Amino acid sequence: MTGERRKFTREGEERRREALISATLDLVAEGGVMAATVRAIAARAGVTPGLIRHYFTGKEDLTRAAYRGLMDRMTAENLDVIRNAGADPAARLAAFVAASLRPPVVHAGRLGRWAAFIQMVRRDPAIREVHEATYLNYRDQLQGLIADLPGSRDEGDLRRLAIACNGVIDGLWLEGCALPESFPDDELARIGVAAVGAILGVDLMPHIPDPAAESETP
Amino acid sequence: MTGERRKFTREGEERRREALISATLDLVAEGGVMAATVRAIAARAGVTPGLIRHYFTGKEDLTRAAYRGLMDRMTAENLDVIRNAGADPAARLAAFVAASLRPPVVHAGRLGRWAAFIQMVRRDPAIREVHEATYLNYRDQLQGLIADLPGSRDEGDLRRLAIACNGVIDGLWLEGCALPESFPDDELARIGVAAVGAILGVDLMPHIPDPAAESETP
DNA sequence: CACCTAATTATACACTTGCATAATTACCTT
DNA sequence: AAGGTAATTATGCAAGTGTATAATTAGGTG
Repeated sequence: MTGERRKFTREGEERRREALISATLDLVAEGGVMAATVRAIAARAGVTPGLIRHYFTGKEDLTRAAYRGLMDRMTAENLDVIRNAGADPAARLAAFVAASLRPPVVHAGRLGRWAAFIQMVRRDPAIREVHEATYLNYRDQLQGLIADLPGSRDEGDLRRLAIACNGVIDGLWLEGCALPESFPDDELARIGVAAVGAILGVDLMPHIPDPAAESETP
Repeated sequence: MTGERRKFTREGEERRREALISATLDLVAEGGVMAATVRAIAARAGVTPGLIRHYFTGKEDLTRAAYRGLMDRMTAENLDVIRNAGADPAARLAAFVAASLRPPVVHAGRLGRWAAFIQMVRRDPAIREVHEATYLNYRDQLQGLIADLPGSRDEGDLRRLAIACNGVIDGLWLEGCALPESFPDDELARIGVAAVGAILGVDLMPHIPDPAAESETP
């Protein structure tokens, strides 16, 4: 029973990269940066650690790629929500807000992942750029939805309103992820939609979509 | 020139504990959990690593103590803000909101520290308890200020309004810490006070305090 | 089928981490 | 001033980290 070398199959480059990235994101979500060691990542991806350095310059490179992939996926999901919403501006906005304040977006693992990456944002300029771009994109989406509402607002007001609404959403998302059992039913979404409506001077509550509609990956 | 043993003085237990805790908090704020190694902490506290295990069971114990200390300090600061505010309910609320959305509370290092500790909150039940207590205390303070406003609101509404306002504050705090240069002057506080006022149906803007008032430690 | 290339694994290394233990020495007591 | 005690330092260690490099072998090509 001496050393038996492990059998393997040659997968496509893209699949291996994605497997490694996905493993990284999962591990970070579960146990923070601490848990995402090269060995753990490789094991989760069904591979040996050496392969990481075959597809990436090093661990830092992999982490960067993972963050970029995550951000791309998130903005794509947001776009999907807007696309699948109806035509009425108020309903579209309500759907956008509600989607950000319900599972699977509200999810303890997502908060952990977000918290873990925030550290990198400060140190790594490349990451910081991705972060800012994603954040501003989200805010712009929101600002667009607000601009489509009936009534006219000047550009400066529009920006400030978008910042405020974005704040409510982010803050409530945070609280929902950190203390999930504190907000039964769909309370978080209802509070968020009501608050955004109040800030904008529009009653959005009649337009809040049914909770049991869509679902995405955690 | 052989090994010269380092000179030292015997400080009080309380001072040493505080020095170690303070060093831990600073390092976590600067470089995340990663940077807060026993050696770095000891060096920052002007001490050798072994002392950590003399005053604490281990690194985890020190980290827990640091988190508890931080949370205590934060709630104390919040209480100070309320104490130093005037008598008018609207002005008190405006002061409370504004204080949370200005330096030194809005500070990149604080976000990093918060993010670093959030991970622990999920894994360590003791830490989680402290976290929830602090969070609920903050929200209760807020709810009390809201309840003091003119007009009557039932208990359920009060709770929901406090959650929403807390969300705005948290979310804007987050954005302000992450992208400091995006909000010149006192814009963040102004947006926050306006949004909270809108949610509550009260115009708080006339009561927003002058930015150049107080200052605290980062 | 043999061969060649590159995807994959295996091994080794230098470094860091937290912790345990032993050796010192500053300061209090008498 | 002497002595004792506990606060503090010094040293060592096992485990885990990322990375470099060499050894294999899967799978396409002639």
